[in-house]
Amino acid sequence: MQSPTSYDVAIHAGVSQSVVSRAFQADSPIAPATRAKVLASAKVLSYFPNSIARSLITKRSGLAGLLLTESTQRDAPDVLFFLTRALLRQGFQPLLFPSELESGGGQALAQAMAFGVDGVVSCVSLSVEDLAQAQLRERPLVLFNREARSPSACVVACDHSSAARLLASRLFAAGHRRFAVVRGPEDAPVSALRVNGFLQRLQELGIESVIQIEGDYHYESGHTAALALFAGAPLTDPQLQPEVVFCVNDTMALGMLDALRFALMLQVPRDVSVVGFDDIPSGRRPAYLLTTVSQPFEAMAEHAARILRTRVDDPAAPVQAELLSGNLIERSSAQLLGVR
Amino acid sequence: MQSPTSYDVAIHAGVSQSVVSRAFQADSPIAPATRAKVLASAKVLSYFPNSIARSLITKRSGLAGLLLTESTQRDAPDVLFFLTRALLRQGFQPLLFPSELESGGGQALAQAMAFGVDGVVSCVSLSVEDLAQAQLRERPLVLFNREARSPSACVVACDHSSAARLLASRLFAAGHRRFAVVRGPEDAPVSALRVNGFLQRLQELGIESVIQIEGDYHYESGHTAALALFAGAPLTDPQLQPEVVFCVNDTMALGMLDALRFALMLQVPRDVSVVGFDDIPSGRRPAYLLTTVSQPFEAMAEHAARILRTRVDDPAAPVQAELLSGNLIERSSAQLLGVR
DNA sequence: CCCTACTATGAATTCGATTTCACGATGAGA
DNA sequence: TCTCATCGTGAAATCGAATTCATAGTAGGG
Repeated sequence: MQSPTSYDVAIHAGVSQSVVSRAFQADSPIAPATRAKVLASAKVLSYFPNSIARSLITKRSGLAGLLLTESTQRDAPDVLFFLTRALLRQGFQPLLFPSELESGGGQALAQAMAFGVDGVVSCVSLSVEDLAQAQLRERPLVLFNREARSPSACVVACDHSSAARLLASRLFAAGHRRFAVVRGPEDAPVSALRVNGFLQRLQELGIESVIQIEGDYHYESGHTAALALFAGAPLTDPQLQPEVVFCVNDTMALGMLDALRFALMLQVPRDVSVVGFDDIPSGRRPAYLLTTVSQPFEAMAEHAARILRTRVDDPAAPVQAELLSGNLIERSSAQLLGVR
Repeated sequence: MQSPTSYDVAIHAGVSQSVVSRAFQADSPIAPATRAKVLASAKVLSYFPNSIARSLITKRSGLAGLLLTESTQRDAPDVLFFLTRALLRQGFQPLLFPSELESGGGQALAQAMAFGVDGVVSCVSLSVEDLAQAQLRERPLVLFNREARSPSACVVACDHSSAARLLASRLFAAGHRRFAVVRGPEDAPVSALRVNGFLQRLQELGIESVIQIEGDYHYESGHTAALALFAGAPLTDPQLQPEVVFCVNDTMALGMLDALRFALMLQVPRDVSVVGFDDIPSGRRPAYLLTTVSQPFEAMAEHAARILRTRVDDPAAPVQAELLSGNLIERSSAQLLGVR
């Protein structure tokens, strides 16, 4: 049996198809009694307005495209959770467009457009041309934790750079002088922001040379970075060892911690301090107690969804960019001098 | 500027609108030269067929509804990751319907239908009436790790019960005799399966009395369960203490481990063994090394998506149910006698 | 009591593609 | 050379609901 149409309901209720349509919309000229009659018939036939047909004429699908990378999904599942919830609250049904690579955003965006989404939230970097495409289609787009390469793009992001600067300041104030940094992959969109903020602040404080190791955001690369930094060195010259290691994400920081404790038999933070960035759940547990920076994902998601709703309802609304600050979380893997 | 339509392209290319439509479909009667001409015009105008209009007439949206609970999203993000990937591979764009409660599935399902999804994968329990709704609409549905309350429903699930039985067997064989179980919430769909399988097997082995504590799946409740089981008791009568604790999910097992080690100062597994279920990433790390059962989510997701595709293409295809077995993972929080 | 104003309803059009059907052009076979 | 089949194309119907516009019916005001 096929789904019933508004026409079927009209016949059942003894009215015209137009009336059925009106019965399902608030603020439409229809007698309350008629509406009740229609809704009763609809219930009997278990009719529900076909949103595809509706979208065709209203040019509103109620869909929001959500562009994601594999790493967003796997390393920060909270982002997806909060974003879907926020979009839902704003009346959007989230349609997922995961791309394997960070670079696949353009195609995903085109697909989203083809599906008739009302707007897009992108956790994937997009080129200027991609952004132009969306604008051409008059589909609002909000970038989430990604760089706005065009002045007409809305952005909601964590202020990675400032948070990293603050982290540097506090660690310096806590007396640390020998720093090491475990970076993310070369093309990782936020790694550079965090590293540069951190190094820049250290430079301002008079610290010029900082050991840098390139990682790949994964647990293992934190582990190997630890070995690279400390293996053998304790025996030679302790003065060459860093006192603090800043891993640009928590996952690597955990790998670092485990390597320091279980492979190198060092005490944290007595022998060396470790700080991360992201505040992933495992870092909070007694086994790690990682000092880190938390990104306000929930608030960011709410902002992103709200901006999208605003611009979908009024395409002429001004472009908005919001930079939310991260929160330093002091636990026991490094001291930040009483910062909460 | 609005998106161009097939009619615009037709004018630009000097053909009829029908031809434009045909140019975008394989296996349609159109001269290669004409198709090329049309596609060229389409490129110039940056035209892309409107999938809403297409869906209206073809009655295929290319969308798959994905019903989720908050707990699926937060506690097992891998499920969402693998499911979206698998659906995508089968040519479905995943449309998310998160419901706050496990009971909100019916409404989510109705919404999904209204959005014109071609099929549904549900990680939420559904009542018989809900399932009937979907069947009435001729929309295939696959339940993921949830009980099929109707014989006409397709299911893909982990065989929780058998895995738990096996776990019980191995722990018994390893010499354990005093067991405790930390259950999930009363209405949790899989908790009962795991607990019952475990207890049933123990009973078969002659173990009648097992301490049971109700938890809520969260880390904290594992922690409090540990205190309830062990606080004070060591001083009174060690013989009354369990030798092994089976937590029905890993998150609680981690809470249990941390409480045992850091609050109760017990050695694991010397003083007590702990096993979990799920194989979450943090349990793999040196700080925990949790012995547990892993669910084959990736394979389950692939199966679910494949079944959905099959039934969307051929609604008359036979109902399928797949029960995949979980894998025992022996780490150091409990000995399973050399099981790998 | 009549005319006006407003309300509720139905007929018809619309959205943008797919698809059926009819037709003109072309090529092959007799 | 004529006929018939084939192929490509265009006109028109279709999907299911929203919306415009005209109209029948009702109520209120003079």
